[in-house]
Amino acid sequence: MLEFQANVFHQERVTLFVEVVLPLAISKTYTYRVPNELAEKVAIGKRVIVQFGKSKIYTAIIYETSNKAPERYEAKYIIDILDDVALVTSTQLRLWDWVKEYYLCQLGEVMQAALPAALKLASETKITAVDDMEVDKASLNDKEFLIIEALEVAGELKISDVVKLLGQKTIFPLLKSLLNKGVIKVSEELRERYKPKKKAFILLNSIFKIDEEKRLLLESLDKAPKQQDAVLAYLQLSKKQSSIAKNDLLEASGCGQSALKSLIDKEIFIVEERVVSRLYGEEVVEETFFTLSNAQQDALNSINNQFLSKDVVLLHGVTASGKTQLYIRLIEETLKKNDTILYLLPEIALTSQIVDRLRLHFGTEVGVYHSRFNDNERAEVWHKVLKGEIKVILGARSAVFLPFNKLGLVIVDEEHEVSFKQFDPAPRYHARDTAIYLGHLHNAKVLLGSATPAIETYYNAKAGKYGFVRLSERYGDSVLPDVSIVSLKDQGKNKASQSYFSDKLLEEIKNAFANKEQVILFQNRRGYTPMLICRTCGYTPKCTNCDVSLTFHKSSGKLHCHYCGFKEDVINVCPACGSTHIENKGFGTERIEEELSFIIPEAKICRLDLDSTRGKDSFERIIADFDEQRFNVLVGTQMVAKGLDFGKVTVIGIINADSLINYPDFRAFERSFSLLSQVSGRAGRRASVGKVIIQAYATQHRVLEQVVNHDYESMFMTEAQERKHYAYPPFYRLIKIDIKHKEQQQVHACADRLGILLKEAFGQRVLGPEVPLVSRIRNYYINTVLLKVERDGTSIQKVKAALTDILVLFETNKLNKGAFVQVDVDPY
DNA sequence: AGCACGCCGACT
DNA sequence: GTCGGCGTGCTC
Repeated sequence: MLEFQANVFHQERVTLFVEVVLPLAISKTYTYRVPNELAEKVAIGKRVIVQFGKSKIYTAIIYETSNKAPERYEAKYIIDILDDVALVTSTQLRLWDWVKEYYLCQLGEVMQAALPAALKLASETKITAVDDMEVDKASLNDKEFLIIEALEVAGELKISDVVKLLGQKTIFPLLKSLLNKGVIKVSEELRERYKPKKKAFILLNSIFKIDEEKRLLLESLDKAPKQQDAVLAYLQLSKKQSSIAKNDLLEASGCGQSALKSLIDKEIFIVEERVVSRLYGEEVVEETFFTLSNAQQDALNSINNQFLSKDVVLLHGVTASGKTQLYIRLIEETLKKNDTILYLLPEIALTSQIVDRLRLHFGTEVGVYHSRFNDNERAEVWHKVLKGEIKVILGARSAVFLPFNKLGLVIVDEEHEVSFKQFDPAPRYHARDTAIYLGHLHNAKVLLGSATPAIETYYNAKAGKYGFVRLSERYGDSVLPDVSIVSLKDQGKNKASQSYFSDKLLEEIKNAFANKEQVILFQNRRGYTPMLICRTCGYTPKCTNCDVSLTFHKSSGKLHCHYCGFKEDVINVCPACGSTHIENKGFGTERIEEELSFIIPEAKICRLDLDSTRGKDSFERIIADFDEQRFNVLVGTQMVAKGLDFGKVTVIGIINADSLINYPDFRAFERSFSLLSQVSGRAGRRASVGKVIIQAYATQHRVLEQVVNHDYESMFMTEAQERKHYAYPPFYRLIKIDIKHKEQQQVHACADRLGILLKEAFGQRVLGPEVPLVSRIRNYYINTVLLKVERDGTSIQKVKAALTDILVLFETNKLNKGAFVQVDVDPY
């Protein structure tokens, strides 16, 4: 009977509920009730505003809808629906799900990574004074009085303002008391952070249409020469362009704001605020044409052929083989089908060089998306991709999360690049692998390109999982550089002061300099010296927050921690023993730069590393300056290796290859080979033969030999053998689990407890826990457990599910309080 | 991620 | 004795 009544009631008006994703690291979605007046607007993928917890307001994404009210609690109402059209497509939500499952993270974390910040609303608690202030001010204490006074002046205050005003952190009880006394109101104010960019344009009043009228106007301004100039400049400019920006006019006329203002006041000029795109500086340049070489044409045909049977194809093309031209052809073909193209590049390779090249061919259909863009620009690209206004997206890692409609082709260039893997924060996703899944969701083809493919990728291609195309010929006349190894052992013994440059390298640098050719020097360490050491007692300055020695940066005169950013004044006297014998141990890019400037004082040297590229456009500027030959030598970290195309570089020097090879990681050899090959590939890209000098102590090392012979295949074979033997990818999957704690004792205890749980479930697959190379970062002690999961038989899904359960178990154990765990699937 | 509720030390 | 510090737990 009761049930029957309930049914009738529901038939009359079905209350709608929505499951929403909140941008927080929470494992659940949350259920909200939809007010009837908003029911019509509900759709999956739209943004809603919801209150979560006592006072916080968030932008959430509708993940699911339902008609059933939750049983255990009363759902809150959603406050509003922000979008008329879904901002996130259902395909994207499926991708989010996959990322969450595969990389063992929370949906909210994926949402955070995927949505540009400008599309999330920021909630800011504000307090305002109650209008009818008939408050008995005597009832207020000093602090309360201070707040009220400030409110009378400012009108409204943010929580942070009040904190500043009173100089204390805990202000909530105070605000509560004021609220109770009825003196203030608290409101959550939301603001949309995305603001279209506006620019002021100047128009001549339409009453001055014909030449005669314009002439009279100019005459009338005889007594105001500046204004006359402005009008003249306007008339000049209007011959060439249809619209004239205020700033352009100011510049062209040479007159000031005041002259312009008078003209505007007189209504001779009219100002118009227009919304302009942030994305395109200028109009498009005309198209250029090129023809593919025979080798390129063969490769292109082969790629298209393989795409008939395979979804993913690896293009293994040596450096400077003209892969980009192939990409351009493939993009053209895909555009003809009216499909969208995603072109992924490592952040660092996304220079204006490559952007310009694509713009040249595809004009305004090209959108660029990477972290050097500000939020508003990213939001703009998002909207344009959603509406299908951009057909070619050139982007870094996070571009895989854009709202593609009809994706036809994904290109992952420099596929082996480590930076495609996000490390911190979660989701710790690999853009290449995510792109492959994205391609799968869209039935799109995926092309992976590299001169030195990742072992995993090459293995997959060899195993027939991916298609495989090789392009082994360099484009045009350029030939592979001549690589030679120089021993550092014989160097410096007979010299008073040890130099970082072997005689051979110095000779080549000097030759290049004399011939007006350029040189790139590679040293994988920034700063001046990575370590100071007291010759008397062996003391080494260390970071107070991390377990690493501090690097001396001469440019700042300080010791830096490269893990947490800690800085300290450089020491001249040992704080441990008082000795003044402080030795600089090792050398970074700064020191190489300085040393070389002593040897060849007339050479102009620039440096490209994290430190020299801090400023907004400094990266682009250094690249451009070097390209335009304002410098002879470029000294840099691995930044110099990435896809930069300099015509005049003939000599490349690797200052010390041992530091790469000896890095304690199972990928060290693979990475060394890639890096050394990539850096070498910068030499002699146009016509002339480049020379590459690799300096090392372990000159006999097989990796160096493979680099000299440009023998990727051999590197792959030896590496694959090792990996198989020691149970590493591609034969096994890795899951790295970090346990962190502020107390050293605790981290071990907690890690041991987790280790036991894991071993119970996974037995031999568990390695550790062990203390990593850097045992403490930002005051957290770290222990690491590695999970090796075989690729056959046991499904990785089962392992991940079991792991998730174990982590819940671990976290709910009171003994493990204060510890937190980070999971990294497929660590890099 | 916040923010509230709950338990211990520095003060009136 | 209280005020106020921060340490865990929940948020639809």
